[in-house]
Amino acid sequence: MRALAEQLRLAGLRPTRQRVAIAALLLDGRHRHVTADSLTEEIATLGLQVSCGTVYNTLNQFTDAGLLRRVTVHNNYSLFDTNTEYHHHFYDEKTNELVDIPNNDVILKKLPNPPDGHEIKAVDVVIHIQRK
Amino acid sequence: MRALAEQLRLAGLRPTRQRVAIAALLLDGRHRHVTADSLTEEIATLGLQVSCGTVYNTLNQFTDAGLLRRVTVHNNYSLFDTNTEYHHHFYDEKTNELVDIPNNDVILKKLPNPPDGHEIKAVDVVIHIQRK
DNA sequence: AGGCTCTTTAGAATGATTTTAAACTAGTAA
DNA sequence: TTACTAGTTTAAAATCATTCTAAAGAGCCT
Repeated sequence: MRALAEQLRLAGLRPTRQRVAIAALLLDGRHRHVTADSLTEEIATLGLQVSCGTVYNTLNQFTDAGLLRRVTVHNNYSLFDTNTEYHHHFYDEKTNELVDIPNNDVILKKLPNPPDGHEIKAVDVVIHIQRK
Repeated sequence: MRALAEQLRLAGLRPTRQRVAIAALLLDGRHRHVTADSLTEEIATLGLQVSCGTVYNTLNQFTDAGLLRRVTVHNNYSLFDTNTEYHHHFYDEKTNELVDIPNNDVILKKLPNPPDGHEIKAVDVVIHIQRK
């Protein structure tokens, strides 16, 4: 808990009860994908008290601080990945399943040259899959 | 117009006045990106009558029929690309600018093996850029 | 403890999109 | 032409994830 508080402080976030609780769930080293909704439900199940708005705020703050990564696969709702390392995703629209693509599966041959006056900030690759 | 009606019929869509009007705007061979909102505005400017709901329905139907391609870059609203050929995108979050990446800029080295029992359906690559 | 700022909260507001049920129309057959 | 039927369009209401609001609460420094 002390370490979590320190990690939040380093990220420029005051370690409030709510943020520490969410950090304990999401920043434990496990790689998983959550939505604001799934996280809210998980928090409720554990008997913790964090309001809906704070869940959204915290997910956004963690993402801005680089503690989480936002994954855009559709525009129904946001997905957050606890794995912030460079990697890509498989996504099954039917089941809404999101799976990390192993990092050693090198995918990109080269990056294209960005338009004049621009630089590349991030690369998102989503490979849509479906059950055979 | 006759040709458009025929194209819609081939796609399994009855060529109604509204669909033909939208097809005339989007399926003329030009490559561009539209939103439901920008298309609605364009229709209004031209003095055409198509309801908001029909614009949404038509964009979805055209996409399902393979006449348009949906591009997911964020989850604020949907973008549709009149270029349905395999290609990727540059996206600037700041300006909301979406630019096609020239097709001859080959990006992918190889596709990763999809999870067991699954096959690859589509590959979305979005390269986020920002002004230097 | 006091005090200042940042946070949290419940609830309202937003905004893109979908749904609804009734009115309309394309296509077909008489 | 006329009539019919299934598919479409419509305006308006509903939905739903997310953000905003203003008031109450909680870190943290002195």
